[in-house]
Amino acid sequence: MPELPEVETVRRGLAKLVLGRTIAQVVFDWPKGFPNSQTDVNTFVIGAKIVSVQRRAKVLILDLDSGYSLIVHLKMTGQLVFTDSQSDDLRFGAGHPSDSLINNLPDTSTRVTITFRDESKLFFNDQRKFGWMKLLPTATLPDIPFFQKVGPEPLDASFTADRFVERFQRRQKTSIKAALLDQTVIAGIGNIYADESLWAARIHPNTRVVDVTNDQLNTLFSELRLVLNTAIKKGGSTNKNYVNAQGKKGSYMDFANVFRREGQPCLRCQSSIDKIRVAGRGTHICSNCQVLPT
DNA sequence: CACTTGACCTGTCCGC
DNA sequence: TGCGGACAGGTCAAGT
Repeated sequence: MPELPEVETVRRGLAKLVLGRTIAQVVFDWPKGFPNSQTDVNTFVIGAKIVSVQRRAKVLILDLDSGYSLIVHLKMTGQLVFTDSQSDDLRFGAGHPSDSLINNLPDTSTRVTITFRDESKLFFNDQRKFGWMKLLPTATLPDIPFFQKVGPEPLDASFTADRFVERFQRRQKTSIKAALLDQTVIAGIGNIYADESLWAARIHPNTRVVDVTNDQLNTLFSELRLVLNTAIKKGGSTNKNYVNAQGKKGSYMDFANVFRREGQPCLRCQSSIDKIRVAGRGTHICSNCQVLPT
């Protein structure tokens, strides 16, 4: 569920909350989700300071002053949530309804607990255990296969409509939705924003890429950027598990046009939103606005 | 190489 | 109420 806007929201939160903090302790007991050894953690993490918080595609990168980085993929149900005595005050203080905050504490899904020298903590929670955290030398990050293959950032200022169109050249036979979800084509798009941007551009998700016109691709480019930027402003989408670095939900789902709106009226034409299956995923469309080419 | 499908997980929901 | 099965969806491995 965490896609580009959600991961970017977490990144911005962490940049405010953990940048400059020094790590005192790391508790982890989950080799599959954190494969590094206790020795490496002791040597390169304990006593190290977080010097930058970056994002590439849906991956978070916490650079340490030891020359190593913690990289984190939240996959579907991962959370990185920070807590200290101040955020406890925030949690229980007036004007902060508890229902907007679903988790910033350790629970049964907590996989890694990082404690800083000032006793504040960062929890990596992941109910479904698809996510992971890895410790790697910062200099080797560009060699990771995922970073080698992943496509351009859709919100980069240098990313143009022409470049967007060009990225689809080698995915002609597959559906436009499968191509949008392919991280080697464009970085950071997942199921929610694929459906939302295709609705906005009035393209049926099952349209083969070769049958999508250049005009449509240009529209898709601008609508996709609009959708992603709007979602970041709303703090991302909380479908179920997602929360930001302070444990709070995002509100973009309140503004979604098709995602999880099956049976409700299309906000453009009032037709009922349908849920179909495309590229193996639940897909939401307005069958009236989004029509397959004949 | 292009493309599709299944596996990885656990919690939830639906129908019997 | 209990229980089996479908579903949720990001990415990679294995398949066609």
